[in-house]
Amino acid sequence: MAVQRRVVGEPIHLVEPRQRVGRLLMGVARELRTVVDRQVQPLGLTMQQAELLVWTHRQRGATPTQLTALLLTDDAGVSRLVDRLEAKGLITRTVGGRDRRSRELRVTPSGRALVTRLMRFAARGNEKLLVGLSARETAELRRLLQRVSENLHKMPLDTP
Amino acid sequence: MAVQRRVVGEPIHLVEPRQRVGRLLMGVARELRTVVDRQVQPLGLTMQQAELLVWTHRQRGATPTQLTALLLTDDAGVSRLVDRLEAKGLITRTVGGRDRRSRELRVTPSGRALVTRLMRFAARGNEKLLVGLSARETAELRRLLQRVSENLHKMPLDTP
DNA sequence: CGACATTGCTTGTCTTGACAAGTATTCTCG
DNA sequence: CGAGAATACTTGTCAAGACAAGCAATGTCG
Repeated sequence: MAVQRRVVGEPIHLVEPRQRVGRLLMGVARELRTVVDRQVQPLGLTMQQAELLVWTHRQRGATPTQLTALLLTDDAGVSRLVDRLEAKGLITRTVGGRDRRSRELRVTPSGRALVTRLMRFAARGNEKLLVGLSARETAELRRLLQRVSENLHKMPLDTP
Repeated sequence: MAVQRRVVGEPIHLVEPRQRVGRLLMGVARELRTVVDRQVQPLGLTMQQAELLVWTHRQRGATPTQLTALLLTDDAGVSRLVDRLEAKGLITRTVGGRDRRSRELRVTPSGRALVTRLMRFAARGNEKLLVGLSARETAELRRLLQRVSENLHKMPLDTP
């Protein structure tokens, strides 16, 4: 995850052609995270931090629990993500009004400045990801990925 | 990565239906790693460790550099992976015969016992991942993922 | 009401990615 | 041959993902 300095390019080795699908999937996801991390790095963010920031902006006063599902991580992960964004002064974390166990997250003014840039960037990035794929193919990719996801949820825990 | 105890189930929230493809991809990959980690955990391994072990077995005397491409991480990552497997007594690391900068990895007898189980498991796992997908769909998924991977490599580093 | 379970969040640990920087070898060329 | 480049690893740092354990606030029921 890092995302520190480094000039720019080369790593991210191409995914081997004959790989098993699972491995291919892992590889592409890793490449995606690396690319996104590099792109938001000049803003001082990581992919996950950017994601949390944008979601918090969209859903003002959201609680960590609500964001957990969106961020594809667990509550502990969100807790520490929030730590970092709070430390950077991009969001605030206050005790929930109704339920004092919960926390309400809000984007600060300086956070809001980043959100605008991020949203534009996200749209463009998603497009570039799908260059050369027709609408039908994009839909198909989504469907197949969802199917794999469902299969994963059904995987019995049999260890040989 | 973790893979410690924990009974079994529930987490791994289903991927939201209307997500952007990139997010969906990240989610499925994460779910996949988690499931595999859980399955090999009783063997005292993680997905990455299992992968390194199997590759080392297939390519006796392989060097970390050769495995780097296969493992979808960088040389530093492989170095530490090897550390762990060596500490567990599953592989050995010796100075390369021809090039003394390199290291030659070999599976130990106790490592070999695990490899057998892992290979059987891997085959079955890959199948289960693709339940409900025809051969055509699997090929299509592979093709689409490869296309996305190519697009990622072409992504210019434009930060808004 | 009050014991007990549940929920929301935090913190600690381990493993992994990505990157930087450093060491030991080997390679390349003038 | 020998200086400098390139290669193969190692080690250090930060961010994250998964899990366990713990605390405080809230809910549930008898």
